[in-house]
Amino acid sequence: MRRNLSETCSTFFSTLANPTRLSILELLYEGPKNVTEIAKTLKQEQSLISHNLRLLERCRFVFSERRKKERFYTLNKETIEPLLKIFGYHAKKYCPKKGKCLTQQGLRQQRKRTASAPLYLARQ
Amino acid sequence: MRRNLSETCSTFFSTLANPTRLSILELLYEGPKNVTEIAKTLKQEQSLISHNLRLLERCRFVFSERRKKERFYTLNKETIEPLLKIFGYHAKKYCPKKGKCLTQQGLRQQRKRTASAPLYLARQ
DNA sequence: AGTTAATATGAATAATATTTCATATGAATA
DNA sequence: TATTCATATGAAATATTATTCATATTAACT
Repeated sequence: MRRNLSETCSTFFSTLANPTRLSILELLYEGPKNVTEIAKTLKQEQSLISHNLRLLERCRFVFSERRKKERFYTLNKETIEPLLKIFGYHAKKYCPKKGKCLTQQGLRQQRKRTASAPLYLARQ
Repeated sequence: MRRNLSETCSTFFSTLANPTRLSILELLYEGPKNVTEIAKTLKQEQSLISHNLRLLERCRFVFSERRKKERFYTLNKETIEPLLKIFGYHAKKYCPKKGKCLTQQGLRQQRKRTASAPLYLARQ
């Protein structure tokens, strides 16, 4: 299979494809936090947060540094901000129902409606 | 857990987090294609391609329409192009080794090197 | 050195996602 | 309407990922 969009790209998106990690990113918008604080705020186990922070850091969605006993994690806003902006724009346009994506049935129905509509082909 | 970045966001990124689907998106850059052609080009089973196209279409990363017996799929460039641009920028900056992400050991070593470097904290 | 607080790690389990295979459905046309 | 080609679907089998739990490591301080 052609795979020019290499494994890296799929790792990049996989790392964002998890509610726990998205919550962490969201929380870090407020500013740098240590592991314990993140765990408390999100009401999750410390080890769960640590495991997930490691994945986020590997992809450089967050940076970290130790200060005494603690380790502080900081959001990589340069990357995360524009990504979420695109998501927001897309969701607003295409996932109108309370942030829910299209269901299988919704998709089928729309296909019927647009059966004789102008070609998407023509748009390109 | 706080989850303002709702399920939708995690679905959005999950759908991109798969090599088969990324290959499909990459191929559709060239222009609209039908299922059989995608399957042949990627040397994968037709049903695998169909299953994955469905996920892509649910998230509106592609659009589709039937023309006679065939169904043509078209890339949603408006969303996919800027997403991949951000990925490219990020990967170039942070994943220098042939597109590979940092390993666990690489991460540990870098932590040591930057132990006394200026605070990430200071950057915000 | 011993103790405590903060974080990290590994291995087992649980939860999800992907792929395959067999078959169904849809559309065109003889 | 029978046949053929194109696509879709469902269920089972695989593979991958997330979470939990127990414990290790690290750093500071007594």
